Amino acid sequence: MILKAIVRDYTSNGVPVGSKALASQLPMHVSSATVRNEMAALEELGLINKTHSSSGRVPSVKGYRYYVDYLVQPDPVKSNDIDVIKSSLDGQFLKIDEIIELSANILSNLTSYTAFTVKPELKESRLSGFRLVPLGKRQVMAVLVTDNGDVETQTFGVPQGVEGEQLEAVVRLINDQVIGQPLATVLELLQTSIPLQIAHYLQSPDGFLKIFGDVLTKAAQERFFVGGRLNLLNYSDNADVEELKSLYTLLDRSDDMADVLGQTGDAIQVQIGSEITNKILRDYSLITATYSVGGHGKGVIALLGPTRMPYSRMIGLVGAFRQELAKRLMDYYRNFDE
Amino acid sequence: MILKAIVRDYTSNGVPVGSKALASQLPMHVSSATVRNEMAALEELGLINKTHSSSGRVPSVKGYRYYVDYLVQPDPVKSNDIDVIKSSLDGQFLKIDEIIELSANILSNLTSYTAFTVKPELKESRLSGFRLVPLGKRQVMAVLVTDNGDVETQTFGVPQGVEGEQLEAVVRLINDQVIGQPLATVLELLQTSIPLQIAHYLQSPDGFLKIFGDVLTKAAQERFFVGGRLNLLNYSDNADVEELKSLYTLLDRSDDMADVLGQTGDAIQVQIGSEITNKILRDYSLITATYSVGGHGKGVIALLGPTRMPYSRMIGLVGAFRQELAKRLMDYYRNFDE
DNA sequence: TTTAGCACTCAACTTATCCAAGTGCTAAGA
DNA sequence: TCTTAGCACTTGGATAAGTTGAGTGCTAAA
Repeated sequence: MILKAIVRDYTSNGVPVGSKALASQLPMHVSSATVRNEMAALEELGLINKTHSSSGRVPSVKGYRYYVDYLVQPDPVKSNDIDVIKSSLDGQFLKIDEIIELSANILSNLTSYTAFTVKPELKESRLSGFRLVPLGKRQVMAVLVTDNGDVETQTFGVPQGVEGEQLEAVVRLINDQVIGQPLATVLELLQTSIPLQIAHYLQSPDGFLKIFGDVLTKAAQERFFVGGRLNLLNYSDNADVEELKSLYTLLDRSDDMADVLGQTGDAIQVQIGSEITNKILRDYSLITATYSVGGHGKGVIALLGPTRMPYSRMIGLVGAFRQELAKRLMDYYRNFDE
Repeated sequence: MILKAIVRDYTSNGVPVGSKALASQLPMHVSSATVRNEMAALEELGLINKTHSSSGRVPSVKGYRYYVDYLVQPDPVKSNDIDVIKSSLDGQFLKIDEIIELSANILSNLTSYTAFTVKPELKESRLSGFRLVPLGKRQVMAVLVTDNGDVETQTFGVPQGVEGEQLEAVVRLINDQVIGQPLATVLELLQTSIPLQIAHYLQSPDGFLKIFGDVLTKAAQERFFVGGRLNLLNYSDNADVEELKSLYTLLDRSDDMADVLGQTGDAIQVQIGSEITNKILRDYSLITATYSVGGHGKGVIALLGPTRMPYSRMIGLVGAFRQELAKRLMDYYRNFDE
């Protein structure tokens, strides 16, 4: 298929591909004139474009789309790459956040693009403990633990006039009421019943509620990691400074990125150029995939690169990576549950 | 003085300055020919350069040096800027790390350059508490508190066969031995006497020592913050991608940056272009200053920008900022000590 | 010591020219 | 009907040549 050859050539060379060069690359023997005719047809269909009236052809978004949907087959991952993944991921005994952060880095190194990893959904995880640890004179640390081992802390000063016993009582109350509940539920309760009950023990419960709410929100937040930010400088060749800035700003806004990465089904999904809803990314492509960790929810891994990325290799890599990551995390949790 | 006028003109316009334009700007009435003669003299001294044989003049590093050392006087800070500083810095009750991080951001916003803040030296702070907080089945959080209110935590899994009482005993031991000692001393003890003593209580003390060491190191580490990373893209006009990458990499390597920022005396110090020891920064200028927080040590603030930055304004700003920051932190600690 | 005048230099911009790669189209061949 | 050789045409990009303007150094007069 001609389109396939065009995409492959263009993604690997980055130069508009002409009929003559293409003819020599095709498996069967055809003349450049034949290729030209075919190309004219593909252009008619809107699958390829010319950059100017006498230039070679470049795949359009629609062309990439067709290629990705019907033509591409994932490259088998090079055994070398597999080694890199495996060896980077084991070694020291890592905590879950570290595994996930590390994953973003490995994936970005392997691809020279920018990689994202999102931790398995935490909204579904349950509160398994909340306590206050006195640190000094009037300083206290709030510690929240979830049932999949996440720990969130925050220190704060205790205002004059609040006694240790009062706080103790409140913590006991909280634990009695909400241990074992999903974080989302607890967040709701925090708006409704909890304040009333606390009012029995504390004169001004606002401060305490804020702390508890803060820690809870932090724990419930989807945490996502970015690897290979700097690679952006390589593959966004002709972006001006302002564009780059808004791109980088976007990468740091976790809620916006959640939107971008959120619409992911179970299969590996490829969004190309203008297909991406976020305008800032309209010149790039995004490969997203979920990985599921048994009963512990699903996370997302994603890869951002230029529209002219070698899709076959990238899709292969993302596929292999999500498997490996899922496996590691399953192991991790198995270990932890036991 | 002509040099002063040249520097001022060049830093504000970025274009080599010619004799005619300069003559019209000077306070006294002189002809361009006179200015040309003066310029030739300055060039003889190596204070200014031509970019090509018939271009206007540009200050050399030596020229900037002279300007900064003898000619510049700090601009009084615009009342507007002062407002920005003050209003950004108060508001919510912030923790010390947040104040310092925020400072880097404010300073970078104000200047459109890249700002650094280093927390007052922690090596001198003392250990005021270490404890282990059980979180779940076999998960424990190590908490370390210093006498100026810093808290450092780390969670870890307890291996099978180690009992709670044993750990309790060890923690009690640690607290008896090292509470009140400077962190640096504790780090030394960790190499010498502590392991022997712990051996009484734990069969394999290595794991525990590692945890304690980790937390301790984290707490003793100079923490520094960077604000306005992205501004780098604006003012490093003609740097290629590779240079930018190594710059950004440098910004994230806290030990390298410690070197760069470390050699700072009490006065506001300006390092220009090739004067900076780190090669990567040879096309930039760095303004550094310490701020001292009474008995709580000294921190550093710094500003990285192009060699052709408007030094008078920047020096003024850094000066004002360090005062304000010192004041805030004094307040903070006063509050905390009480 | 300052300044007017003048010849000279050079980067940056504009035009002109050429070239290679590529296209569309036509007409002949399988 | 599909393929292909041939050919005129288009176009971006690279190179060369001309133009301009800001700026310089130097000389000689005030």
